[in-house]
Parts: sequence; structure tokens; C-alpha cells
Amino acid sequence: MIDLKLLRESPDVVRRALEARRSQADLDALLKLDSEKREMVFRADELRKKRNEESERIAQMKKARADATALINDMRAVGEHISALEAEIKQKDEEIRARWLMIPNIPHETVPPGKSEEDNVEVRRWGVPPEFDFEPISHADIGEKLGILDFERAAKITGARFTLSYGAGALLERALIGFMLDLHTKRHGYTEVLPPFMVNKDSMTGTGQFPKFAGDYFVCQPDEYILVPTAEVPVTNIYRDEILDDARLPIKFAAYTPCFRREAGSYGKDTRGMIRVHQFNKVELVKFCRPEESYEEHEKLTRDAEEVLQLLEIPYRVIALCTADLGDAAAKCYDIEAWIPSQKTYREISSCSNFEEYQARRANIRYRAKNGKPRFIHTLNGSGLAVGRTVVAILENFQKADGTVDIPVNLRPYMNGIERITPRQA
RNA sequence: GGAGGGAUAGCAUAACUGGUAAUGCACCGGUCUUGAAAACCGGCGCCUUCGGGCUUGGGGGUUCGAGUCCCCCUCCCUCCGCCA
Repeated sequence: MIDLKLLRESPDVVRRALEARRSQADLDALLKLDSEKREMVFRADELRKKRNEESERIAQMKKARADATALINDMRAVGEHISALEAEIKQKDEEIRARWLMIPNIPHETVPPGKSEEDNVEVRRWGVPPEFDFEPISHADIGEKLGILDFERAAKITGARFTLSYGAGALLERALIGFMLDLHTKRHGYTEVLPPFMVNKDSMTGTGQFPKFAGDYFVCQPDEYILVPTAEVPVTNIYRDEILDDARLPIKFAAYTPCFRREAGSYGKDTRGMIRVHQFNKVELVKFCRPEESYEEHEKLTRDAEEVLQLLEIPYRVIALCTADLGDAAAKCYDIEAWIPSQKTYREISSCSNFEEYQARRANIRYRAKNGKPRFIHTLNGSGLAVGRTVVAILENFQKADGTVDIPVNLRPYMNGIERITPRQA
């Protein structure tokens, strides 16, 4: 949610920012509704002022045992007028909020301008893609040959785009979750949190998924709870409608959750394997910090996520998303992409965003600043990392000609000492 | 699922038969001071066209006027039932 006052006072600044993201949000309609509502609020306030004054007189008259009937009748009419105005204001407010919630965030000045994802900018690269003296195969093929991944039966149990893991495959997921959580809590100072895996609509609205992208998620009937698409939603909403103490900032959480996404509109993309699935595991990093610190914290958060890949010896690059590719809620975003040998390209494995006040305004998360006034906090988050895609990266980058897969050295303690995955004896 | 109790500002506590939210602590600014504490003054939730208006978990209703009376909902607590 952007600052309405900014829109009111500098509409052109907002307009240019939204043009940079190729947004079609109707700012004029919102501005018109806003000024109409403000006019009505002013009129209602004047009437309330009158009613407050006259009510006080009625009380005095009654105390003096004088007849207040005429005044009471007058005030009845004023009360009806106020009620009518209030109903109009409420309706106007709903229209305003509906439009307001659809307006994306304003990109930060350091975000590269662009027309499409083609204009994203590579910021840095780490590691060298491995050379193979054989043709590397996909993680799906590797996993099935090793007997640790079973997409056919996953489809039987549930449907397309689900994963079923056995033995070392299942252990690998669990090991990565533990490895990532330990790294972020012990070395990067995050507090581990295990949130609910279902959330309500207010939480989805708070972080920006609702109402604009409501079709992208799984909703449980009849309660209408939503399966979390990312831990960002439950964890950011921990402090919804709260005012945080300045001394506690920044607050840093690391959370493991499964993530559930409908992946509507991605038919035909990544149909095989576990790159794009309806349910995957992820360790998410979430920060709440003071506005003046959020860009420094954003860089740090990105480095925290990168370190996972470095310790796992997986080559990657960091991309700064351009204005056209930025998610609606983000002011700035880095994607981290891991090298995927079978596709001979880098694929997204983490997305690290600074939302500035956008989510805080929606979720009403504030902190008490040094001057004593409550201010909107800045929220950030990033995958640290997507576990399923990390499994993909390990299987593919560490594959051997004989079909076995080495386990990165730093992960072995979490793999019960296993150094290499060999075919499972079913 | 059933029965009962509760929700007031960051926290804690008030508000006769309805009369327009009081007080303490914490915090911020100021006065005073070498500095600090104490004391005192102001602020301490939101909006404002700067006149004011709104705010007692949320939403309706009654009333000239609702923290207070009525209805619905949410959450928390206690007990019963069910359950991993």
C-alpha cells in the first residue's frame, strides 16, 4: 500500500514510478474518490461538532429542569443527516481501499529501468559451472534412476506437479532444512520460528498476495484458510497491528515451511521434475527494521542467502530485477540463480526483497521511533533457500558418470555421514 | 461441539440510575543543572480544509447523546465433550 498523502501531493512522482513498472493502476480514479471522501468527511465533522455542542446544552438544560424538546428534535434531524453521510463515506472508503490495495509499490531509485525481464541486470557471479566428461542429465532422471524421486506415483497420489521422495532423497530435504536453519540462526543471528502453515485472508492482504493475486493459492473449505505460499506471509504477519519497540530492531526470523502454490498460468513450463511444483519446502528469512537501515539490511540478507550456496559449492549469480520484472509489493529485489547443468543456465533459487513501508502499511506494523512517534516499519524477506530447487542443484551439479551423486562436504554431517547417494535397493 | 467469564492507549488500572474516556508507569521534547537524577511544563492512537472530528476487540441497533443498554461476530481464559 503506497502513501496516499504522497499520491495526493505528488501524483506525478507516483505516476512515473508506476509507468516504469508498466502498471495500469488507475490513479486518477483513486484521487477523485479520495477528494470526494475528504469533502464528505469534512461535512460530517462539522455536523458532529454541532451535535456535540448541542448535546452538551441538552444535558445542561436537563440538569436545570428546562424543556429541551425542540433542541432534541433538531438534533434528531442532524443525527439522521450524519448517519446518511457516514453510510456514503463508508461506501466511498471501501471503493478507495479496493483500488488502493491494487496499486503496486514504488520502485527504489537504484532499481534498473526496463521493459521486461530481458533488462534485469546481473550483479555478480560466484563459482564456476562444473565441466562434465559426459552429458549431464536432469535431476528428475537422476532421482528416478537412484530410486529417490518418484513423480509418477506422486501424480497418482495427488496430481501433476507433486514430489515423492524416498531414502536419501527424503533425507536430503531434511538435511538441507536443518543445515540452512542452523547457518542462519547460529551464524547470521536469525531467530528460528515455526509458524502456522495456513493463514487467514487478513494475513494474505497484509503481505500483498490478496486481493490482486487471490487465484494463485490453495484455499481450504469451508474455513477459507489459505495454505501458505511462502513463510513470508505468516512470519511478516506476526506483528500485524502492533507497535514494536525501537530497541528490539532489527528483528530477524528464519522459518522453515512447506509452500503451496497453484502455479496457474504456467502450463507447459517446467512440467517435469521438481523445479515448479505445487508443494515445496523453503527456509525463509524475514526482517523488520528501521527505514534508514533497510537497504543495508537488504544487502546483508542477500549475502546470508548466498552463503548457503557457497557452503554447498553450487555456482550462482545474483540478478537485480528491473522495474518491469519487480513483484507488486517490492521496492527492490535481487534474485539468486543457481547453475542447472541439464538446462545449461541459471535458475531462480532465491528472491530477496525490500518492501519498505508497503507491507507495513497494509498490515499496520509500526515501531516507536526515537522521537516517540509510531512510524511504519520496513519489512524484507528472502528465500534462504528454496529447498526443492537446492536438491535439484545438488543432484545436477554433483552428478557422476555412473549415476551416483556426491554430497557437498558441508552437508555430510546432516546426511548421517553419507558422502554419496547410490542407487536405492527397493 | 456445549456452558460460563473476559477484551479500555506501549503496559497497568478507573469511569453513579447512559451526559461525551480519568489515572499511574514507560517513552519523547522542553525548563532547571557542570552533567545526570528529581521536580515542573508539554506531548505520548488516527484524520484534518487547523475550525475540529474520530478512537473503549470488530460490526450493527436503541438514543439528542453509548465504554455503559440490546443483537451478531472474532479472539483469549475456565470447565465438559472429542482428539494427535
